[in-house]
Amino acid sequence: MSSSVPRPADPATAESPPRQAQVISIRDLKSHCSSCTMRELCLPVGLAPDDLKLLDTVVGSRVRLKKGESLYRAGESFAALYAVRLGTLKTTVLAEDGREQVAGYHLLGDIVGLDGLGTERHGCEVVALEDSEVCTIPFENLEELARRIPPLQHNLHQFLAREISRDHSVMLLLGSMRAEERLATFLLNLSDRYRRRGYSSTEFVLRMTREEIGSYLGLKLETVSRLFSRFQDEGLLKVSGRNVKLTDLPALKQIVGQRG
Amino acid sequence: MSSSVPRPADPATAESPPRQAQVISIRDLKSHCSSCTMRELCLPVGLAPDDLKLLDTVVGSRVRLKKGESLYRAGESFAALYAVRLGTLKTTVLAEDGREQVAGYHLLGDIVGLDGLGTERHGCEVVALEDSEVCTIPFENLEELARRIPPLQHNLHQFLAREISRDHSVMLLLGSMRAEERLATFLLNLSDRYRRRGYSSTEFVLRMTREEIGSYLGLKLETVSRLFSRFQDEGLLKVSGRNVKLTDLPALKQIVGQRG
DNA sequence: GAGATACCTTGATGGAAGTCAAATCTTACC
DNA sequence: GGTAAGATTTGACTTCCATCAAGGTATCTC
Repeated sequence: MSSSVPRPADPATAESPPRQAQVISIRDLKSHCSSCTMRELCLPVGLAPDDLKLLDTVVGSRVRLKKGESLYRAGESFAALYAVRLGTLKTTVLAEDGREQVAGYHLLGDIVGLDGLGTERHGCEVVALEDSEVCTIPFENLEELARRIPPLQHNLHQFLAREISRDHSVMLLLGSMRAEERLATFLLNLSDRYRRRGYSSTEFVLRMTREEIGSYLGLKLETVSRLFSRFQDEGLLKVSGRNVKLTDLPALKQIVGQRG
Repeated sequence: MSSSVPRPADPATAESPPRQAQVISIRDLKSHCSSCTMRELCLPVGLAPDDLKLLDTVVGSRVRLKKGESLYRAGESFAALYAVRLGTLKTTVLAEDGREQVAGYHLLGDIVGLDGLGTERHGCEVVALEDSEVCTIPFENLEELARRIPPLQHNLHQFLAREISRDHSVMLLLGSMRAEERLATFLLNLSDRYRRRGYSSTEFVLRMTREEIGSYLGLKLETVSRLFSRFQDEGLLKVSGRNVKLTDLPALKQIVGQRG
């Protein structure tokens, strides 16, 4: 157990490579929901054009993260939500006793940063799994705007509630599924999310390690690795390192729905 | 095992026992947050007296539930949140394949009904574990009021976010704890919640079966039963059916924090 | 209050996933 | 581009919890 924590420390030789979240404050780079290709997957869903423009005024600077960098850490004070514009991130929950677990993976269009709203202080850490970029949405501004735009208010509430439903699904997975069902569910979930973003639903690159997958699924990395091998032997998929090709979606679905 | 259980059981012989939620619409029985003893644990926390009065106008009828009755079922359309005024309830998540799992237990002051907000349709079932009573809070009214009372809006958001944090803790429990740690965590959590409500933190009656506890903790009922016996043998608690007396809180806490 | 039903306890046994270990492959970094 | 660190695979063995089973206790119903 060396450092499982991605230390912000790195040599920093010639030019200063950012080891901390780099804020882009140049006006030209300011995010605009009204022109964002992700708006149909993000908070603005279904908003009227005029309301969208108002939302533009609320969304703050973009933040770039290099692979391994954290957007925020446990203990930091909560101030904003973040919409993923590019890349992949993970949320890690940290218990007092040092135990930690991946609580979720975030693709573009997803919103992160909710943990912390409850206590004004983040209880999780969010880390980029590849070079990523997020839009900052200062929460006070969002609340203020939500008071003026009922549909936005409702979107926000629905978003929070869907997060809860999603967590319930994970609890069901962790509490009642066998290892193979868990991994199949995980892969099908990723598949579906890529599909809805216009990417291939059958061929993609895993941005997380076997250990991170295991952490999310309540399994050990060896178990995850063995399952990938077994699924491949059974013709369900082809795997080569982080590259995955799902070759039999129906069979994967059948694994999930096996026992009631 | 003498039954010293103070059953809430009341005969209810003569009048027809309702098996569906009974709505009390008599005006005199209307709930009033401003005079409710639970307001410091519930949504109104910290609201100004005038705002509390406004909240009174939003809270609708009370609903009485007999043990075993459901407040709502999966598939029903979502319209309101419910504040527990009396009794204990459980939320059960239902998967498409018939699998189900207890997602939470609710004591007085707790708010239930969030599932369904995301999709406008409930994805869970809420059932009374003993005779209970809840206040109905029509969600549209609450949203409307939240737009006018920023502190209430913020309370609502915090409440939703805390629900998410709570779920993260359960995910951590299900994903990384051993059986004994799970049960100890469960008992300590109950203990703490009773304490904050002014009840004994060391002696209480479990309102759920071993199977329901197991469902919540991702364990089988036999395992839960064996653990109770073992904890008793080890002097951590005394158990007789549903009556529990925690006799060594520090030791229970130590079980939880064992490995990092 | 008797019988039926649901709930709880305890034992014996098996299996799924964890642990430990070592070899191979990949990636990151000077 | 070479080397070190990290990630992945696979095997052998162990452990914890599930499963099956049976008897006991509490609770509900008529």
